[in-house]
This record gives sequence, structure tokens and C-alpha cells, in this order.
Amino acid sequence: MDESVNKTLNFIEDIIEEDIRNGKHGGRVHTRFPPEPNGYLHIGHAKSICLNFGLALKYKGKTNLRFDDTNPVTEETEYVESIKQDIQWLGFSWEDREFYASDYFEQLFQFAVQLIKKGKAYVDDLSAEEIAKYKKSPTEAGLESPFRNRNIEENLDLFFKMRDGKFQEGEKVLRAKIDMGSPNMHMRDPILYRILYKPHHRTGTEWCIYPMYDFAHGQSDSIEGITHSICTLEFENHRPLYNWCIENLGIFPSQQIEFARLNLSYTVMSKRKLLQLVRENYVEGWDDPRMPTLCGLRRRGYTPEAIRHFTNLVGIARRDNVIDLALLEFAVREDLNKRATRVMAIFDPLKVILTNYENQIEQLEIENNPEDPEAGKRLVPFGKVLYIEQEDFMENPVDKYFRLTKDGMVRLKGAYIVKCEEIIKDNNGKVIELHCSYIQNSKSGQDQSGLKPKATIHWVEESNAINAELRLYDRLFTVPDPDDQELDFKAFINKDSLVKIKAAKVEPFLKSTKPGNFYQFIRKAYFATDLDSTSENLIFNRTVNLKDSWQKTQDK
RNA sequence: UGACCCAUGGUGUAACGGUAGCACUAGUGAUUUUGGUUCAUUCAGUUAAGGUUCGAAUCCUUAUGGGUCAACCA
Repeated sequence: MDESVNKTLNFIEDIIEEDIRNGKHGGRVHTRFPPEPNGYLHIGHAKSICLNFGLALKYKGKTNLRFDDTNPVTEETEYVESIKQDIQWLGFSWEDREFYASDYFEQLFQFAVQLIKKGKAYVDDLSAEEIAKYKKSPTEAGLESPFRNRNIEENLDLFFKMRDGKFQEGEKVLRAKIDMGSPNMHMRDPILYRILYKPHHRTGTEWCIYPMYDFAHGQSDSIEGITHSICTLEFENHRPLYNWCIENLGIFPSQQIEFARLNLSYTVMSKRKLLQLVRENYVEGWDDPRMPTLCGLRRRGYTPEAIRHFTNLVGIARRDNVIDLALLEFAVREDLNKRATRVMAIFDPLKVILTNYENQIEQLEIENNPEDPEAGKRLVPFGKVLYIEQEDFMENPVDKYFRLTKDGMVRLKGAYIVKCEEIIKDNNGKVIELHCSYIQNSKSGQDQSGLKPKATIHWVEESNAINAELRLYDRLFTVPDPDDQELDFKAFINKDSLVKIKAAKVEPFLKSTKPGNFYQFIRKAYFATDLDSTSENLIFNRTVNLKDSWQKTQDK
């Protein structure tokens, strides 16, 4: 798929090309993707991953993977592995540059010492509550801590004692000495280090003081020689502090550039809310196919190509945005249309008996994908007893209904034209069986009948049909903006976001399918074989419906 | 009520002082052994008011609307 959708440059590419023209950093481009290992990656992260790795690819630069692991309370190795797997699955490589902010703890400590020596940082004895109180509010200047003017020797002594575990958690912090009157709250003597007696997933119990984000991120960028440090808009107010640290330490000047994060309609994206959905069992796990997580989308049947294509389509800018879920669906349809093998599956079987057909099985050759001649053909068994969809027959057809009706004709895909002769009903009047005749000389590819039925429908031969479970997934929320409602977002969960069809009939070709394989179930939807699927118990997840202009006209 | 940021069709994104374009969505038609695909086509936009300029979506001012910031989270 052609992923270079944008012929024009986005604003970050503008900056980079300008930097290259000016010979900044020798024209070098080096980005990084800096996840915190405290959760699973979602489609929003995919935007950032594609941006960072994509920029490096485009400008012949490099991208580091760096885990931003400065908070031992929430971070775990389990997440590190899933994050790495997801990035690789998306199709990007950080080569040998897998880094951790925790790799730099000693260096960061020395940076802090440097600041103290310059009189730019101090140890504060105020409690968390007091510090918050002293900071005041954005509209009101803050107050300086009584400990702000400790001398350098005392600060140094105290800071080393903090490191040596001489104090309790919360007893002391290291703060930058900047400006308590700044209109930017982040510049009101931000906390640089806090005491935490918590084992770290990589450094164990080596440290009992940990740097804050603002004292770790920019320096990590600088240490790695990152030229363009791309983050989301909410870090915009941190930029003066990012630059302050780099300037006062006199280290490599990485440049922070912010862009607007991805929001998707009918979806929530915050880690907190996704965690809630999992914890409170609204979904079956982080990889539930309804989740916007990469593992969820993968299980749903989304391909890396589709996701990369999607991130190209959404663009990069600085204004808040909500992307229509339809665009994500468009991206996956466009990819799958070209690549998915077409097969036949009956969701809601209606038995059809071909009264004039021999009691035999005929193997018909049917194309695997009309969009791809290379995809070849497969043999599909045909016989006297078949299943078609209940919805493909109407005794009293509505206007413009092209499918099978009493005395009407349709073509069976890749097979013959059939004519409905007789309807069998149960005691409730429900149609349970159709007796049809087939037109002998109407065989697909060698049709001599001259008949032109208006519709072609899919079917499955009864004796060779295999049972399968179909999981029909739909959007998780009933409103486009669940985040932006009076009520809690969970009040808008779509009760029908998963409908399981236990007894679908599929053609025998699918017997040997493997988890992750994807198909188009003709005239219905794209499906992917679920992780839990076995040849004895086939399970398919609906990725996305086919467009359905008939359904649309019916809905009106 | 402070600082910073943002504002182009329903959605997203271009136009870098000189013809407002592209994609999605929605509509219509053609093609089609998938009511799919493909193709053609239609609807629809510069937040407002001033100013600078021969000329403003673009520059300036003000207003309006929206976002971010007051974790020892990232």
C-alpha cells in the first residue's frame, strides 16, 4: 500500500527540513519513542510511533526506543515486553537502541549535584501539602519555601543523605530554584527528586530517590543526542523547564516539539479509562477486540499496514482533533480488500434443497480474491442440500429487493442459478426450508442459460459445512464523544458491542485456518481468526463490516 | 480571574501575501457473478469585527470560542 499519502509537509517536517538546510546538528535527525512501561500501547501511541520512526526513515535518521521508567510505583517489566512486541508488530525497528531512563540514574544524580553546586537547586523539607499550598494557583504568585536559601554545602549534604536513605519518604525533596512568581506553574521551583523506598523493575533497590519526569526526560534526550523530541500538546507548558534544565546543565540542546494527540470518536483513549474497562469487566482484557489498544486491534483483525495507513491519513498538527472512527474503518477495508481471501460463511442458516440436483458432491473452482488475480482459486463443495442466509430470502419482498423470493431466481456465487419453487414453514409460520430447482446450463463460467438474475448470494454445502463461532464486534460506545458527557463515560457503553453467533456454517476451506489469518466473508464482513480458535472450535472475529448500501437504504 | 497554545466544509488535513485543494463521511449515477470493489459526480468551508496591502485563510489588533497548566505521575 502506498503510505506516502501526504505530498505536502506537516509542520514538524517543515522544522526538520529547515534545520537540515541550516546544517543544525550536521543535518542529523534523531528521534525517540518514549513510552512509560505502565500500560498497553493504543492507537494514539501508534500515531506517535509512526511519526517518530517515520521521520527517521524519511530523513535517513534514527529512532531510539526509550522507556521512561522513573516511577517505580507504577512501572512493570510485563509492560516493557508488550510495548516492544507492539512496536515490532507495527513494523518498526529501534535496532540496538533500546534504552531506559533508569540507565541514566547515576548521570541524572550528577546533573542534580551540578545544579546544587550552581545554586540552582535546593533540598526542601516542606511536606507535599505545604509545597502545593506555597505554589498557589496559576492566577496568583507562589510563595518561596523557607528552605529555599539553604547554602550549597548543606544542600549537597542533604541530597547525598537523601540518596543514602537517611530520610523517610516525603520528608525531603530536591527542587529547582527558578521562580515562584512565574505564571507558568512548572517553573515555580519544580520538584526534581523525591524519596521512594520502592524497588525499581530494573535497578532494584539500588536507589531510594527517583528523578521526576521533568528532570529525566530532557536530559535523557540530550544524553542520547536526540535532535527532535516530539511529544503531545499537554507538555507544551513543560517546554520552558525542558530548556531550562538543558541550558543550566550546558548539555546537548535537544528540541521539544509538541503535536496534538489522536482522539477517536466512539472511543476512550486515556490509560485510566481503559484500565477501568478492563478492571470492571466491561471488556475481557487489554486485548479485547473492542479495545483501541494495539493488541486489541490486532486481535480484531486490524493489520499493521492498515494502522500505518490510518496514521498517515490523520495528519499531524497542533489543533485538538477527534478522528471519525469511519476513517479507521476505511483504512482497514482498503487494505483488506486487496489482500483478504474471500470465503463463504452463513451467519443465520436457511436450508435449501435442490430438488432436481443429483445426490452428489461437485467441487467448484472459485476465485480467492477478485482484486488479486495472483491469489488463485480454491475448490468449494456443492451439493443437493445447501445453506443460505435467512435474510437472502423474502416471501413478500420489499421494494427493490433483489435476492431470492417465491418463484424468484438468484445466482449462487460461483455455482448455478436457482429458482425457488416451494417454501416450508414450521408451526409458527417461520420459513425453515426452501425447495428450489437449479438451472443446469447456468454453471458459473460456462453459463448458457441466458438468464440474468439481479443478485448473487453466498451459500455453504450442508454435508461439508463446518460449525464456527462468529464474534460480531461493534463500537464500544453509543455516543461519538463518551469523554465529553454529563454522565460518566461508562454510562454510554454499547450493550451490543459484542454479539456471538455460535452456530454459523462455514465452508471446509476454513478448517485449517490459524489465529491471525484474515478473510472476507463474502457480502458480509472482514473477519480474522481469533487467538483462541482451534480446528475443532473455530472462532472468527469481525474486524469491520463491508459497506452496505442496501442496509443503508433499508435504514431510512 | 494569569500564562501558553489553537481556530479552514459534518470530520481530518493542505494552501508559507496571489485561483481555498485533498481524504473520509453523506448523496446521485455507471460498472459489477459480493447491494463489496472500481469509476464518475454532487452537497459542503476560511469564528467575528477592524486594520496593513494593488491583493489577506495567511500579517497586525481586539473580541469570541476551545484546549493545557495548580501529582513528591508521565
